[in-house]
Amino acid sequence: MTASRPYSQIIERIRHAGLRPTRQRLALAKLLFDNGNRHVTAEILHGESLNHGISVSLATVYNTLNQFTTAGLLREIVVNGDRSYFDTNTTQHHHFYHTDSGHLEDIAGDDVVMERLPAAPSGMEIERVDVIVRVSPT
Amino acid sequence: MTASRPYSQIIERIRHAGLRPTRQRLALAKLLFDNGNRHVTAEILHGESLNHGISVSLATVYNTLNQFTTAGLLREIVVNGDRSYFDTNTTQHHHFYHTDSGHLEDIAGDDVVMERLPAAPSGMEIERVDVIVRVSPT
DNA sequence: GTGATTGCAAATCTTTTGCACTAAA
DNA sequence: TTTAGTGCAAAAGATTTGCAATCAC
Repeated sequence: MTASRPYSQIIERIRHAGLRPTRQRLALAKLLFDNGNRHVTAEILHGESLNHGISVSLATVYNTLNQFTTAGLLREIVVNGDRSYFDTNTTQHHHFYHTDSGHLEDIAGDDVVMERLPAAPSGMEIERVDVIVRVSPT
Repeated sequence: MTASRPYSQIIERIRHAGLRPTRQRLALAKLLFDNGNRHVTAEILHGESLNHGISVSLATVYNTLNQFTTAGLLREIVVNGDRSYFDTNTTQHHHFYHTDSGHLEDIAGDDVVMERLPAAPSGMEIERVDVIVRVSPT
């Protein structure tokens, strides 16, 4: 169990990202950031919201996830064309992807070490490196 | 310029994958495998087919790409939720992804070396490791 | 009040599917 | 022939968008 964060802190966080702390952004942020590191899809988050009695449309969930991602509060992860995952852990780290269940699992940042990385093509700079380890049941 | 492969070789390749060498599969295979390593989307391949006077429906292009992928002739790469890329290079290697243009570029297999890789979660085995280096203009 | 945000439904886009037709073996 | 493969249009999903209503400031 993660201790519940005071609302003021979440409000501050949203405001700091340049967004108005509206009722739904607050509620979604609370679900996202008050429960440790999470990997959610829009659909999952929408379902949770409804379960918590928070009335919010799926479109708003999508918009909010995108805004949070642009603001650097979330990180988008694409492992299969079907749907996008949003990761509340924005620090440098990688993932296991369970191909059977679609489940995503963090790999601690220093459990993957690159011995060599190629230079970016000329005129380009490296934005980020994603490592996805696809695993399936033995 | 890659030398054009004789048809017989392509036919054999398709047959070996357990698929009938139909007119459209042959034509698509020729476009795919006769031009070096390629990263194509269904849309791109469909467009090329039409340009070459090969009448084939987009649905068939999708079906064929999936069949080739299942048969191990292609490898699917997902870098962004918008569309899937299919890579004619099925050997172990990684990619640069140009986030501005959507362009994919191979990184030679041994230009990325993993110093450490975590063990797969228990009961799981590693299927494949994908490294995507996202780059953007400086 | 005023402009940002939301909700909803409709629109979009990619990919898959059902089924009658065609072609490979 | 017999069975797999194709084309088309329709279906299915995920995500985005337009616009009137609502809310934060």
